[in-house]
Amino acid sequence: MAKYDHKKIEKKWHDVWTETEIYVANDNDEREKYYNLVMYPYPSGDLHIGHWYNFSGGDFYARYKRMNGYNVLNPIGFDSFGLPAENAAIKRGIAPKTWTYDNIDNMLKQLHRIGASYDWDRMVITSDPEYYKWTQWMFLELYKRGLAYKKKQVANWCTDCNTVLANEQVVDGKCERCGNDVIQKELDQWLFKITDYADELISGLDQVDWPERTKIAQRNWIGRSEGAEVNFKVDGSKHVIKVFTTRIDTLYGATFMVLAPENPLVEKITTKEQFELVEKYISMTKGKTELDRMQEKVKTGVFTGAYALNPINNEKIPVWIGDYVLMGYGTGAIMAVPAHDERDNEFAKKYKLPIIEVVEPINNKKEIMFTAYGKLINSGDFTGLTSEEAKTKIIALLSKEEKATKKINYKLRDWLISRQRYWGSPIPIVYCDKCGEVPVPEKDLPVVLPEEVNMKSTGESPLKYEKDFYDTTCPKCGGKATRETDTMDTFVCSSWYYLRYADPKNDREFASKEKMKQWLPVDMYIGGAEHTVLHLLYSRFFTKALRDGGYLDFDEPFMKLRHQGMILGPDGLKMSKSKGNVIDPDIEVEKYGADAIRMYLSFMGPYEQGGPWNPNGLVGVRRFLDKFYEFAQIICSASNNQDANSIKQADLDKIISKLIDKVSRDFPEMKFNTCISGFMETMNSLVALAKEFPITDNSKVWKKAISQMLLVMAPFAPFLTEELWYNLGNNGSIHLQQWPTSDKSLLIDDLVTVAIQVNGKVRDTLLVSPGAEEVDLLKIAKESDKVAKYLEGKNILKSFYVKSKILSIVTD
RNA sequence: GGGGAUGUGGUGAAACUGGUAUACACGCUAGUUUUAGGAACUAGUGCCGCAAGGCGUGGAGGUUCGAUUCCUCUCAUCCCCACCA
Repeated sequence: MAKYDHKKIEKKWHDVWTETEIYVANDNDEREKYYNLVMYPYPSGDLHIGHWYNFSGGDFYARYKRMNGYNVLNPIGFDSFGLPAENAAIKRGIAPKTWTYDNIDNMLKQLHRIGASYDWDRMVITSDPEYYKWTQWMFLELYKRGLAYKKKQVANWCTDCNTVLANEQVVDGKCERCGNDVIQKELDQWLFKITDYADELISGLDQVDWPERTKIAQRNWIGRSEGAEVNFKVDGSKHVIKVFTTRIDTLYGATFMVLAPENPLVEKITTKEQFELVEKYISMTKGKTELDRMQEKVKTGVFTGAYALNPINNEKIPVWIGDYVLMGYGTGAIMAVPAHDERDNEFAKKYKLPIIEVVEPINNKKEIMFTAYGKLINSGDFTGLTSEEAKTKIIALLSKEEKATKKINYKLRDWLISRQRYWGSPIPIVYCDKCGEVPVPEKDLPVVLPEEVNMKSTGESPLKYEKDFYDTTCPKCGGKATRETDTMDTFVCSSWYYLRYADPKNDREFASKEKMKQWLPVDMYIGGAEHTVLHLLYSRFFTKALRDGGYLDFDEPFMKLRHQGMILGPDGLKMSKSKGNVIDPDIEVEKYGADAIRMYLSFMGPYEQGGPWNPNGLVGVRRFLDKFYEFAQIICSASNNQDANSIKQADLDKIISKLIDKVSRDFPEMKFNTCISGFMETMNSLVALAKEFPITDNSKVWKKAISQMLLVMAPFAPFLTEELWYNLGNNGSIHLQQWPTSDKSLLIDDLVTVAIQVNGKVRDTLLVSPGAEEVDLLKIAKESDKVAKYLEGKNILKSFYVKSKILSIVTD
């Protein structure tokens, strides 16, 4: 009997499937569509085991849906713009394009090796001009509608890499790549107005089936808070300081104000006497690195010399500046209420500013720092009101005098998309001396990224030094003009790629409405949780913006979302080259086969949990496959001439029916691990049954049974099951078959085990028919020695019977 | 500081709406077969106890005939955000 030779089998079917393209998603198909998507990879060079985990889970699901009669779209592509390509180019002298496309070739081979069932014809590569043409089109569309704008703004700047960094690339105040200091630098930047959609980005979450923690994280990131904007007049000047507060009920306790050092009002209101001190403080805060700011928990500030008038009582209060007030949130100024805010309290104590208590706890329990809602004191006419009542009344009063308005604030900032980098999509904007900022007309797209570029690190985009690119003519007046040289953040590319899969070869639109109607929105999206507040938020913004442009007729791009867990090294730590705990999937495939890895990854634990890679666990799964293969081969080679006529046949059918039932229930919940344990249990039962119900004498029923088992194993082990499926004499690929249904009548056992409890403790178990009545059971139970000894001399007070499960007896 | 997740054997983990805790696998122990390459097979394996029995799902309470599951408090570990007014 031939042993399980994964190399031979996987090579064979890999070739067959590539040739016949069995996973093509048909645009014209009557069956219900199912759009199954995994987050496309960055072509870093090699597929690592985390990719495998992500993609195999997505692939299980696609195969399951396909077998359940859906017209499945299961595409793949590459997020191929980005900095690593540029770094490789600088380090090794390879052009970013060459490096990227070589990596894509390699990763495509690896994806085939996984046994992934993609529709390869729909591949999308974001660095292809046919793709980024439409990324640029998206930019223009947002630009037209005022959702893309340019602004001078402070950004993270790496002092070593000479480039701007996204917030997510700053780790603990340092550059994620080189580990050097990050400072704040003011630059002219392009931004997308994601804040316009802040409210809908919150409410839309109610429509989608996403992990609750992901929804919560997005809500927190958007950070909606309701409050009021209050105007404080600067004493003896025309200037007004606006502040945002959620606690207008504490207005009587505002004893000073603090402005952010960058607040433009600072230079206007600072007095002559204080000027020098203020200057000094501002230059000091500017020089601070991100790390300084994070470590420094002590609050600092200086007095501007100016005073403001509290609009509620005309009290004169001093105006300070301090860098604990952020320019980017609210109005860049606060009213400080040191009695009821910890930060203000710390500041007041340090600089000996007055502290006035204006709220006390309702239960009158004195607390050192009371920051919660309570009852007002020392608050003029409002004394005695609760915080909630006071809020409404104070706003009502001040609104009348135009001193305050209701206001909602968000933590969410507009999305900064400019990058001073080469390997990205050019921003389709031209600067003309006469006409100013001019968008490139749609007919001139794409603005092609030049290929031969000198990649030096100067702090400006290398494109600035490419004369052929940089110098151009103005599309409006035809005069001399220059191009925008910054490129777009790669997250722009990935904010709409899922739309392109519906119609990847369209050269007239980013995708036709017809095809998007056919496929979108995405029904199932699988990917890492690390994209929670980035890609997953940006994509939602794009979808809503395109919908408002009349291009889409749905509100949310991803109806169902699941995160795969993270695979750690065998030592339980995050895999990294420096720790030497990286698992190379290629080596494992060579040794154990793709099917074994797919199965092991599903067996190791709940899919959303992940965990450490355990080489022994993989061996265990491989052992199962070896045994299963040999067992199935015996069935395959049994001569096909006998017919069963035995009660044992019912046992066989029952085992298979129970498996189908289990897998069909666990699969939709992505409980892949229990599916695999189900296969193992089933095989153990089958091996035992074969001893009483010989395969050779009953080959027909055995062949039917094992074929059914293969069907439910097919999504996990596509190569092995395909091989055995044909060996059993079946026709057509197993992966295009219908998912089997279980025979419900076989799921009911003739006899069930009922546990007998006395006072909550199990004392015996009885094998009875499922129809048995409580009285009968009670009678049998009393006759059991194991039970009787606990009933001796006692009266039975009550008993409970849960059908086929438990009989609980309570005595005195 | 805020938010989230997770605690079950030596290990990864099961347990349907509260109903026999530890399925499945790894590891380990003993035995068989003298077995070349990551062995196979059989038996055993939560803890204490010779046994009967008792104790066991991070800890302490509670609800219940019955709690890994529900409630209250608490401890530990991990992740994310973080001076957000």
